[in-house]
Amino acid sequence: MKPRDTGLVAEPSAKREAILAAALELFSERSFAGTPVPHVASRAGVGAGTIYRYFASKEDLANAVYQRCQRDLRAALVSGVPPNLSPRQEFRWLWCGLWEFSSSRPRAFRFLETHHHASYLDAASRESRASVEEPISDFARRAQSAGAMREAPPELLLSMVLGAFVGLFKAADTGRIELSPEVLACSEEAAWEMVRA
Amino acid sequence: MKPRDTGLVAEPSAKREAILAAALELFSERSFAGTPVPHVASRAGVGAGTIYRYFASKEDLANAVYQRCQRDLRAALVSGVPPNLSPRQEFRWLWCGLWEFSSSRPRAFRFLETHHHASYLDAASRESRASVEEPISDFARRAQSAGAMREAPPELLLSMVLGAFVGLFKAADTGRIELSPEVLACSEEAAWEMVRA
Amino acid sequence: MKPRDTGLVAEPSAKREAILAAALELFSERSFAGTPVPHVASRAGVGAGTIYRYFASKEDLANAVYQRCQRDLRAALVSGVPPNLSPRQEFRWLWCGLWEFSSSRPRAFRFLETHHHASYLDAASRESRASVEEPISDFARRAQSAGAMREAPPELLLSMVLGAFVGLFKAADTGRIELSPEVLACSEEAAWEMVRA
Amino acid sequence: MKPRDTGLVAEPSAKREAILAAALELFSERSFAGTPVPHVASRAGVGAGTIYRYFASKEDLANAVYQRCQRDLRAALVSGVPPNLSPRQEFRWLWCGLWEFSSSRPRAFRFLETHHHASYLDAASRESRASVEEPISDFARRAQSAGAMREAPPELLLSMVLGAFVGLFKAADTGRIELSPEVLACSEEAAWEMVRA
DNA sequence: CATGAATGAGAATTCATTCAT
DNA sequence: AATGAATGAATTCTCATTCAT
Repeated sequence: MKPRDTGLVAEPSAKREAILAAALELFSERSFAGTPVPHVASRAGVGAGTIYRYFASKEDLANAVYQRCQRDLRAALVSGVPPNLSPRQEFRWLWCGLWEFSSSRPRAFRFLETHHHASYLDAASRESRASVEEPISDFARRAQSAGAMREAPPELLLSMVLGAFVGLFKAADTGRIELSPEVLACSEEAAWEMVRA
Repeated sequence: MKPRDTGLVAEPSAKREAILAAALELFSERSFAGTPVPHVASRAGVGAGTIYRYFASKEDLANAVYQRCQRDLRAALVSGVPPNLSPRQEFRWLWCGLWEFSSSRPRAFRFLETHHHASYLDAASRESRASVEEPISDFARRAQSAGAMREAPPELLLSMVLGAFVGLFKAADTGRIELSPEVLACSEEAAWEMVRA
Repeated sequence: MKPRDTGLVAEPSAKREAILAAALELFSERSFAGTPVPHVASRAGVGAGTIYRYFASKEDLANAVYQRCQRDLRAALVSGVPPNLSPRQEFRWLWCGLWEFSSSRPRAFRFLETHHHASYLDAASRESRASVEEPISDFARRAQSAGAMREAPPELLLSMVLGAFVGLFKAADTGRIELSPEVLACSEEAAWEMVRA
Repeated sequence: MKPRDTGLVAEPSAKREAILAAALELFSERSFAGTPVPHVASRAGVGAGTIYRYFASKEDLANAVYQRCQRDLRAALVSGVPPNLSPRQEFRWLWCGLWEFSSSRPRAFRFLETHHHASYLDAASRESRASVEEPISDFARRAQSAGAMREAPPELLLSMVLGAFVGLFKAADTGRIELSPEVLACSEEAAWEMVRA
């Protein structure tokens, strides 16, 4: 089609992006094993064979989707975080980051949530996950040593906070509650109460 | 033709039970679509065709597993609840019920957690889910009108509490935290802080 | 059930008869390969295993059905034929025999009609078929040498006459024509016109 | 992407044709239920999965075969029929049409003959059958009102004539008679005698 | 590069037959 | 003798992947 690439930056292949987007959509809705590759292809508007020009296998595609989602989630959580926040403020920043990411990209959030234990995840995917958890763990340790967070294993507090957020997201995702600024404020406050000293 | 029934209650077919157990194990580990029926059969120690003597289809089997797990979870939460508990005590009862169920039957808990949105769930399965959520919602309404629980949509509080528990469970399930009486007490206390008035 | 057989004649096993009847019914309606053996069993009101006490295999059962039908058809055509009939009268006798048999036992007639070329028919079945065709061929030869039948290969005339009857039967079987004494008389007359000298 | 279309008409997929031909062959020999799809595939020289690119199911394939055969039979009977034929001539034309079709495509004729009552035939197949019977019925009515055909329900006469032809065909098909111009002439003459006034 | 027809291994399901009771 | 639960081979159909165009 395009005879030569005149752009200055390596254009990240619109087709590749379309495939990733289609895969995210379908994997998050119908699960990995429940989604045929040709289905992904037609949703992406490409030929079935084209997928294999960009990804070595279906599993490879799923790993790429996973890593992409984790990367974006990490960006939503840590990019642009203002300096010198108090633990309380940092907590709010975190919660709002989750809120924004899961609101603007619900499929990505659901995909991450449902595929953490997928058997096909490779080392790079596990690393991408760690790169999201790391800054959160850092925060927990800092907050705790600053005496702002309850005395308890930080992993415990973290898993409960994140779990609470996931519970909130799923309730919203299935229409049981409405996401509004009030709900955001209220949930954030409640979550903080759970962990504060 | 069994010559005489030696039990008091009609014995619920050991083979059917084995199939349900094997299906729970595999579905919770490898997902529904990712588990071939013959795998379930061999894990259950029966022939592949035998599964279809007890369940009309793979989906039917999954629904049976789901309903069985929900039934047991409900029993763990509501059976034997002492009368005249305070909201605080009732909350603890609930949390301990979740703890006990998810500790003693981690696969059942994981299966429920990961298959709530499965497309193959039928009306009976959705009902079985409602029968678990109902008593919990009842509690939330009572606690709130008794002024013991924070002013907020009960659905919101509930989803966060249950989410927090799921987060805890998953952290334990993947070995990130150790389940001990201290963790139980601490987590229960933290969860209550999240919702109390 | 019945503690002892007090009858004088070897009672031809009611179960065997029920199985043969059920098999005839189903094979004639849904074809041999399209009929599961357990379906035959339940239609016959016996256990699936019971069939194998009377017949070595599904194919064996089909052969038994076939031979039984041929035997009955032969009886309908040749038993009690009055002596010293003219060719014209003998032809009428034949036609009426077909009429009676196919009216009273339409399934048997249809089964024979549709399973003549079945691959599972064994030698005995082929013999049973010959024992039906033989007396008809005999008639044809006699009628022809008596100058009553058209000069043509007897096989040709016979196949057309029988074919005409089958066509008539199928039209009645599918409700396209009504079987009445008039239709019997008319069709017999027409068929005779086809072959008479 | 075929670079250029060398034929005048869109070539009707050689593979689809091969599948139809193989299915006709096997269904007519071993029955529908008695023929595994992979047999059809290997007879057609294609992979098993390929069949499902062209036909939605085995039943769909059988319907396509049926409709194709009916279409061809209809063409053999009604295309190019000269104008202003007498009933006698028209009858001969019909008989010769049957003769030609069944001689040149014996499997198609046998398939139609044996699958008329198949449970899987859909509306289109039933329509295709009607489109063959219609012109024949038309002829019968015309011939009868012209006083050339015996007074009797036209359905009756028709079913007997076609039945006679089928009888003839089957006798030839199983080698009991030889198809020769003499047999054609003789049988046509005999069949006419059956129905003429 | 892109395609989508083709494939065959593998999935769900059925069924002829066996066998413990 | 009779049963029907159990089985696994066979059947229909799907789908990840390839490859000729």
